[in-house]
Amino acid sequence: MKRVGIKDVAKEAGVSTTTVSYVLNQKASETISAETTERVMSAVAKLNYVPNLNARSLSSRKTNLIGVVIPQTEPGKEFMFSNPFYGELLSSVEYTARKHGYHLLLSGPQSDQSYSSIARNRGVDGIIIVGSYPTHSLDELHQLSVPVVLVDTYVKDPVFHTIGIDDRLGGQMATQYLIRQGHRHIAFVSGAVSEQGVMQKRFLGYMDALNEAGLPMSEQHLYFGTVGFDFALSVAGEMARRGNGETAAFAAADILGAGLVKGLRRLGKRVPEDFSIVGFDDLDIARVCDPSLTTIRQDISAKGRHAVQLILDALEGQKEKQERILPVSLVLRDSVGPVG
Amino acid sequence: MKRVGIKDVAKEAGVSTTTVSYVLNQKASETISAETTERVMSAVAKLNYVPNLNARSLSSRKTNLIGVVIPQTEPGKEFMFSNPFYGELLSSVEYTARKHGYHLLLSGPQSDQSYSSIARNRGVDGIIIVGSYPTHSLDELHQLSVPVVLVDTYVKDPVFHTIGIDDRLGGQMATQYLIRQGHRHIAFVSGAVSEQGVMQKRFLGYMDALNEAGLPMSEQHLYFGTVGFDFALSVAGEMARRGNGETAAFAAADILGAGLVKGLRRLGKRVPEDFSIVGFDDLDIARVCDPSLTTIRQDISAKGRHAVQLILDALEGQKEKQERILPVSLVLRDSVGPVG
DNA sequence: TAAAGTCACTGAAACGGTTAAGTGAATGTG
DNA sequence: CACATTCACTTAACCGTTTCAGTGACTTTA
Repeated sequence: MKRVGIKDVAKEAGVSTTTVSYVLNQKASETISAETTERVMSAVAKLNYVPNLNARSLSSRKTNLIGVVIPQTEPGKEFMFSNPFYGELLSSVEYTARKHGYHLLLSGPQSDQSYSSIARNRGVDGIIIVGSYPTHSLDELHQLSVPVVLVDTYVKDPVFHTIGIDDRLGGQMATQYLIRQGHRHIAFVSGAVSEQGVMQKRFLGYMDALNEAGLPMSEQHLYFGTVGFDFALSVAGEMARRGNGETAAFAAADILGAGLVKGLRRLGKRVPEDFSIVGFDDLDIARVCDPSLTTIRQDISAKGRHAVQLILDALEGQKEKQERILPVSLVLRDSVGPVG
Repeated sequence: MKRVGIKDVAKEAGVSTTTVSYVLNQKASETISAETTERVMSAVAKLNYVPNLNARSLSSRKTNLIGVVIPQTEPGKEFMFSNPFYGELLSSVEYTARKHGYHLLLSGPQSDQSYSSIARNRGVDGIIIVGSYPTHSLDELHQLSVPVVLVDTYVKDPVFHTIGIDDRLGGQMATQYLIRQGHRHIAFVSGAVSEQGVMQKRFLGYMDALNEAGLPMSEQHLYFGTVGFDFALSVAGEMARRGNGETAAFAAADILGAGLVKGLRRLGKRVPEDFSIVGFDDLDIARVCDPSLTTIRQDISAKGRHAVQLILDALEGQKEKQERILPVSLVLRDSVGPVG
């Protein structure tokens, strides 16, 4: 029951391991005769040989592995992604990678606070980092000789490939739409706004819309917390407490919008008659929500596809850093109405 | 800018690579002097050495990799898990694995219809298979010498470790509760019911409850489709069309319950006044739903933890196959009322 | 017909580690 | 003092591939 290796195949076929290797790597057509190729292939089939990718990587210094780093979304929580967004993204990344012969090495936050350790010790061919993660520095990634793609992360220098959406425009569109419906006091509800994160851009978009309409921005309208249902639920109460007379909110994530709807309803407010809400992402949750959430749609699986494609391009020699921004669109549903 | 290897460290510290290897693998305390250990460690630090896990695996035949196979949930769809359930599970698996020094090799459905290829060619130390996947045969996994854990998959022979929940009891509890509220015509809504899957067990639980209450089971009350919001939406219409007078439904997944609520509301029915619904899973979506979904709760992250633990136990010599069943509980919310 | 090419392979050195089996010096034993 | 141990390392084989640099047998070429 010993593992069958290339040597066994070679012996079976009566050739050298080199020949077997050539046949297996399609270099055969150039240099190996059809007859020998045939003989090797049947030996492979007979012995049910499967190459050891580990050994292959060692000698060819190519692992066909893409590291995917998904940082914790909620600090303090041990789990990284309860948000369905990640499942969908990962799903698309996995599918695209597999189609191109790559496997995924999934990793959460490294305990050594380092993005690059997986790359260095597993020798992945490329790294996809989803979302920024303030406690980890991106600097060390520069020295790495593997391509790095940052998803949903804003960095100043174009030292990495990046793929994201137009978060700022999305924020602006959401807010503009509320303004067009006559709302003047619009809350902004989001998770933590960090330097490199998407929330900040959405926030900037919110401000853009306010400014362009000549509306004042008040800190009183800002609700920052965590991207979760419970936080949003509590925001409803907080709004009542503050009493700033908001008639609408832009929730920078659908789950927040959904929580807000629920929280407001508990307080006896009707959506959209008494209060309007626009979400962000267009997850299933937006349609489950009642009333369904008007939201900014993004194409999550396209994001995943592009992330992988950027790695592949880089691996094929594409040198200059790419920065791709996918479009967003406003999806009209039932959570927004004209100001009462 | 050459990669620094164990040889470089050895040279720097003035010892053999064996010594370095011993120091790095904690075998040091036994046989290597404190002074040498110290010297090696500082060489490691100075050169910023990181071991190549790939090479390590090759010679030690231990990869510290756990393969996670997440089959497509919806055949025909290219993506494997839009369902938030998977994200949460994966999250927990990743966290637990990482805590024990393992990385995750994530894989969707293999094109060669084989579960074992990742194991064979990447040499993973263990495999976690989530959900059954009818087109793939489990048989080949027997021959594999690595531990296999089946999550949410029912197999007759105890040839693999399994971890799941009491799906049948869950289905029964959900249905019993509806019966206690006076419902007599209860629909069953689910995805495809396959031999090894969880849906079949939930269905059996539904029947158990019906039988024990002396209620007849009618095929007319059964709605099978895909586990998705849109299918559930359509079920509402189908119910009206069939006109079998159901006053309640057990939806074998929260997303189905949520879709049903939405679909019924569109048809002008009120939940729970006109129609009661019980879901399954207790995802966020159950709380987003309005009215919030009464549902059967399962502990998804516990499932993930156990899956990894079973692999680790097996790796430590635990021979006999384990079968763990986690408990479920009924969570009362607002989608069920007494029959009108 | 001798030199120069092809053709169809093969030998052996990597790749970066682990580990079984030494080895020489210092210490312990009778 | 001769011998057996222990201590602290080292030598070298090996893990399963890839790949560079041959190699011998046939063809061309001039």
